[in-house]
Amino acid sequence: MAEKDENLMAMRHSLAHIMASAVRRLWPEAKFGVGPAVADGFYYDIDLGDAKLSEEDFAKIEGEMRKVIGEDQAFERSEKPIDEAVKWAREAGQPYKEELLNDLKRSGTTVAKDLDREEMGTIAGGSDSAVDTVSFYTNGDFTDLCRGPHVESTGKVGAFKLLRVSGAYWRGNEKNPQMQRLYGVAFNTDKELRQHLQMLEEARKRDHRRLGQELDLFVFSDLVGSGLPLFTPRGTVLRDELLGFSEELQRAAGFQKVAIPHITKQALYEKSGHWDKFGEELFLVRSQETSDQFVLKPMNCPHHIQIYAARPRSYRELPIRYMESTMQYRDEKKGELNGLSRVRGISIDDAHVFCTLEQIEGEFTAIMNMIKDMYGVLDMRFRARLSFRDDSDAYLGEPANWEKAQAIIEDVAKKLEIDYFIEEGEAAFYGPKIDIMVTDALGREWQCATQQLDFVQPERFGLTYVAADGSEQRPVMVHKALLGSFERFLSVYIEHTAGRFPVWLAPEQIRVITVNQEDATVEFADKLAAQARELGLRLEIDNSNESVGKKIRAAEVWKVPYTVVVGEKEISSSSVVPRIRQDLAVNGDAGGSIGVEQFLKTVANEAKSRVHKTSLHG
RNA sequence: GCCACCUUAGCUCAGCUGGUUAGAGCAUCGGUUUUGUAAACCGAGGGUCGUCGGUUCGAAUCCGACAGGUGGCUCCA
Repeated sequence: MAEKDENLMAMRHSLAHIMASAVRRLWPEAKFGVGPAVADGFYYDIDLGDAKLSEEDFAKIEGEMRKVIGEDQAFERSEKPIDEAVKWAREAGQPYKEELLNDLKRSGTTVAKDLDREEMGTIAGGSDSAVDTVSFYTNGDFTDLCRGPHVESTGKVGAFKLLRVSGAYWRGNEKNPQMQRLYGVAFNTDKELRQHLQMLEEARKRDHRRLGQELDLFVFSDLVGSGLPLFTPRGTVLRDELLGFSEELQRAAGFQKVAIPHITKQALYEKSGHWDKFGEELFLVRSQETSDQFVLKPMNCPHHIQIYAARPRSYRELPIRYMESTMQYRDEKKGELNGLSRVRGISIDDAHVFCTLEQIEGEFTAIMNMIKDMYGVLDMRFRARLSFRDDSDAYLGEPANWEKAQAIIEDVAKKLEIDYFIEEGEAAFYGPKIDIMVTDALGREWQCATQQLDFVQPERFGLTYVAADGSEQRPVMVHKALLGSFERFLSVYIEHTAGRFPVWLAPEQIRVITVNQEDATVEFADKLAAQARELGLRLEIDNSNESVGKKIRAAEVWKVPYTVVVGEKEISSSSVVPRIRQDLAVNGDAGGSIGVEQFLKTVANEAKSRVHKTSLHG
C-alpha cells in the first residue's frame, strides 16, 4: 500500500516535470518555481513574464505533454556541487531555482518552513547540515533541480488531465512576485481518473452555492454587498433549528444567554488588543451626534467580559457561562470571500466561560461532551486537533499555566476517547485550544467546533473574583463554539447532505399533493395542514393545477422528506400513503397506508428526537 | 489585496470572426384539462445583453474603468 502510494506520487511528480518540459518547448522563456505531487495530482508554478497561461492553452500543453510521454525519455539523475548548480541556474535563466539553491547553500535547507513539506521532490536538501551537492533529474533536454523520486521514463505515467491555472505567490509570500500555478490531476489508470472526475462532478452538484439557490435557502444582493448572505424563510429554518439545538445543549450544561449591541466604541477593542491586531478587519461606524468612533463587533468576548466585570464576583459564582449566537462582522479581503464558507457577517454559536484554573477540566469535559452530542445527532465524524504551543516566545501567559492546561486538555481527550492528534505551534497566542475537524460525506475535513483557553483577556481587563480565603484571584476564560460559524457550518452541512436534510431540519417536512381541486379535496388538505401545524410541523400544500406526476417530481426536486397525495381514497379512509425520501427509508420503501393522525404524530416525534431515518415501517 | 477567467430573461444556457425587431428549455402568468406517485396540452408576458465610458457608419460582440462572481495565492483571532 505504502509502496503503491509512493509510486503514485513519483508518477504525479514526474508528470510535473513532463508538464514543465512541455511548457518550456512552447514558451522557451518560461521560468520555473516548484512542481510537487499533491493529493490528487501535481502542479508546477511557472512564470511566463508578460505572457499568461489561460485555460485555452490546456489542449496545447496536454498535446505537448503527450509528445514528451510518447518519446519515452528516461529520467536520469545526476549530481552537481552546489556552486556549480547555482551557476547552472543562472545560465539557464532560472532565477527562482537560483534563489532556492542559494538558500540551500546558505542554511542547508530552504527558509520557508511550511513550504518544505510541499516542495518535497523539488528541492534537493532538507537536512540541517550544509549541503555540498544537489541532485538533478533530466528528461530529454530538460533538466530540473530535483530530489526525486521519478518513474523510470516519461512513458511510464498514468492518466492525467490539466484542470486549472491560478495565481500563486512565489514561496507563498504575498510580498513575492506572483507565478501561475498550472494544476492537473493524475491517476494510474483511466478508470481511476474518470472516477475522480466524477467525484469532482458530484462535489460540483453538491456545491452549497448551487443548492442554496436551488433549494431557496439564501441569496446575495449586490446592493447589500458581497459576503453578506440574506437567509430566506427556508434558510432561516435551518438557522433557527441548528442554533436552537446548540443553545439547547448549552442550556443543559448551565450556559446562560446574554444579549449585546452590535456596535461598540473603538475603545473596547483598543483595550482588548483586537484593535491593534485586527484593525483593518473592523468595520467602522461613525456617529453623527457625538465624536465617538464606533465599530461593528467582530467578536463577542470583550462584551461578555464587560458583563462579568460589571460587579465583584465570588468564587461561589464560578463558572459563569455566557452564550449568544448573534452576528459578528469582519471586513474580509474581497478575494477571500466564498459563498457561505467565508462571509463578512458571521453567526457563531459563541460562548465564554469564566472559571478558575481548577475548573478547566470540568468545563472542557462538558464542552467536549456537547460537541460529541452535536455531531452525533448531525451524523458527522470528527477528530480533534489539540493545538499546543511550541518553544517560540509568541505566546502570552505563564508557561507553567500553559503546561498545566495542555496536560488537562489531552487528558480530557483521552478520557472521552476522542480521536485526537496534537499539533505544536498551532495554539492561539492567548492559550491552547481544541479544534474539531469534521469529515463530510465526500471525505473532506473542515474545522467547525472549537474550544480555546484564554489567559490573556482576563489579564487585560483586570478580571477578578474573590476566593474562599478572601484574596483576589484572576479567572481564566474559555471560548467555545459547537457549530463554529453557522454560515460556514451550513455550507459544509449542505454539501455533506446534498441538501437532503433530516426531518428535524428540513425547511419543509411534509408536502401534500392534491389529486384535484375539488372542495372536498382542498378541505381535507387544509384540515391535515392545520393538524400538522398544531404539532409544530412544517407543511406545504401543492394545490396547483398540474398532474400528480409533475407535483411529485417537484416535491422530489425540493428534497421534501414526506410527500402525501390526497384524493378520494384518503378522504374516505382518513389515512395517507406517505412517500418517503429515499435516504430516510430504512430498507428501500416504507410502504403502507397509515392514519393521518398517526402519521403526523410519528413525523412530529422524529423531528423532536432528531433522528436520521424514518420510523415508518417498511 | 494579487493572478487568471467569467457576467445575455427568475434559473440553466445559445448567439461564429461587430451588421436589420437578441433566442431556447425550465420557471411565471392565462386558458383547456380534473389529473393517483419523477415532467398533460395551447398561448402570453418577461432582457436598455452587470454598470459607466471609449473605438466604430454600426457594439451583446472590440478596448478601458468600476461592480459582482469562479478557481487559486495570501489571510482566517
